This record gives sequence, C-alpha cells and structure tokens, in this order.
Amino acid sequence: MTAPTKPVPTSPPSGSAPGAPRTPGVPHAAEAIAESLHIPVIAWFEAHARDLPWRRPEAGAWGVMVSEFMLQQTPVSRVLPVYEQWMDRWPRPADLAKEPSGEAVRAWGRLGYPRRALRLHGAAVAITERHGGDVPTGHAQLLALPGIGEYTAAAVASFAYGQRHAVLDTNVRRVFARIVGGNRYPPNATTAAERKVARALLPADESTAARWAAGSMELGALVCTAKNEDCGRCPVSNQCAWRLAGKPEHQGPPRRGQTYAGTDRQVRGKLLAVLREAVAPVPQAVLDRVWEEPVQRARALDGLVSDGLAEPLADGTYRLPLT
DNA sequence: CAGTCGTGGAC
DNA sequence: TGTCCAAGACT
Repeated sequence: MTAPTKPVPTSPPSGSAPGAPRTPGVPHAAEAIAESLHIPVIAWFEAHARDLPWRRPEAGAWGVMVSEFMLQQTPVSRVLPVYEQWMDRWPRPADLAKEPSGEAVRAWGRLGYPRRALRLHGAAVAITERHGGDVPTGHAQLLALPGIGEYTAAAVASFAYGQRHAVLDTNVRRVFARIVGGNRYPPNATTAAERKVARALLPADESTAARWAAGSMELGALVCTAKNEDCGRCPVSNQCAWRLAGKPEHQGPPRRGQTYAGTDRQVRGKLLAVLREAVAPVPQAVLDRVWEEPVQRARALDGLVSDGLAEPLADGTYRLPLT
C-alpha cells in the first residue's frame, strides 16, 4: 500500500466547531453529508488502495498523465503492461515528443481508441514546446492540451499536484448517484447537477480534497461497482441513499449499449492492427484482406488517414505516420 | 447533444 | 456468438 498517508483532519474542514448547532434557515445539509463521508472514505482508501505504478512517487506528473490517457475507457489490467513499457521508453515528455507519432501508435498496442496515442504524443510535443518539458500544473493549461478534457485535467492536477478539484469520472459519478441521489446509475451524460454535487462534497482543505478524489474513485472501482456491488465492504453504506432505499433498479432511459461487430470501428481496428505489426509500408492489397466489403473498407481506411493514424504513400502503400 | 471512436474479459 | 462494461474526448 503506497497511498498517501497524511492524517485525515479530525475537525471539520470549514465552519463551526463540531457539534455546534446550525444556524436555523441556513442550508448545511450538503456540508454535513460531506463531512461524514470524507473521513471513512479516505481511511478506507488508505487501507485498501491498489498499489498501482502511477501512484508511486517516482511516476511523477508525466506518469500520472500517461496513465490517465491509457485508462480512458480501458481497464487497469490491460493498461499495466503497456504503461510500464511506455515509461521505460519515454520517461519524460520530451522523449516521446522526439519520436514520430506513429511510434506512439505502435507502442499503444491493442489498448484501443488509438487516437489517444496520437493525442498523447501531441500533448508531449506541446508540453515540450510550451512548458519547458514539464507537465503544466494549471487546470486550464492541462485542459488546453490535446486529449485532455475536464476529467483528465482535474485528475492530473489532483493526483499529480495535490490540488483541489472535483474529479468526475464514471466511478465517482456512480458513487455519488448512489450515495446522494439514491439511484443505481448516474445519467448517461454528465449533468450540471452532478457537477454541483461533486463541488459540494469536495473537502475545503486541498490535501484532503485530493485524497477524497482518489478515494471516491477507488471506491467506485473496487466496491461500488456497476454490477455486483459489494455494500458489505463499503465504508459509507450506512449513509447510502440507494442502499437505504432498498437498492431500487435503474429507472431512467436504458443505458445505450455499444454495438461493435460489423461497425467501422471494427474495420479500422483490423486495418490498424496490420499497420502496427508491419515494419515496412503495407500494400493496399494486403489491407484489402482484412474486410470483405469494399465500400466500408475504403471508408474505414480513409478515416484512419484523415485522423492521422495512417499515412498513404505515393506508390499506394500505407504505414503509420512518420510525422 | 448524440454519435463516433477499440479491445477484450466476464457472464 | 451475445451483452455489458472499463479512470473520456471530440465534433
């Protein structure tokens, strides 16, 4: 266990002394909920957090950032080996920035969504050019990098730099939906109401906020999971609105499932797999073998080219981009 | 804002 | 061989 071990503050992060009566008419409900959640969740985190390489001090901000890119929509178990190889090969942003983007795509392997590799490479170039080779510390600076959205900017600022940000990923959204909202699942898309809840629950103290962010996310990943949740191991099950309501089934619109077989995504994946394995430019005829239907096949290949994942050469062959 | 974008493991 | 899901970003 290598989670940060700073003590949890024993006094409320803001406001009056413990046990002091609330001022009538002033809404303190959110604060009260928050304070009763922070200590048990953070204590649980410090006892049960996984020992992941990007949580070790030597990972640095670059390691945190690389892991966040790889973890976007991808399970930890599949990220681990690729992360280790990646950090061995490119221990600093400038090391990656020197390489052609195609090398990043190749090293990405079968993690999926290979545009993330392209964006991570682009972010490394931007960091090298604009930030002297160091991952920027500001949320706005992070947000300006390719491949970094609201979640990843907050995650890097919080996990790498200990800042106070609401870190709203799918795990945290589910945890909050259950504890606060009394729902099995959050809405399909992140709502303003969810952001408001996340901000209201954020500890006032910076260091506590950072551990709360990591802890609430880990709770969603290990205990408060989408299926087969284990309320018996949850440190705040006694305060969970969903559990207290008898764990009602999901009400709203069905969570739209991802179809895959037969889609352009599948064809793109097959095409790019060939390009990744190839050491020399690949003739069109070889690519043609990955998919029967010519119209969809051509559309998929065009898509890869326009995304910058494949480079067409004058002789009709294709390769990963050298730029 | 709804669609698009990979991959593989669990059931 | 099907469904659901996994630390989202971008258009």
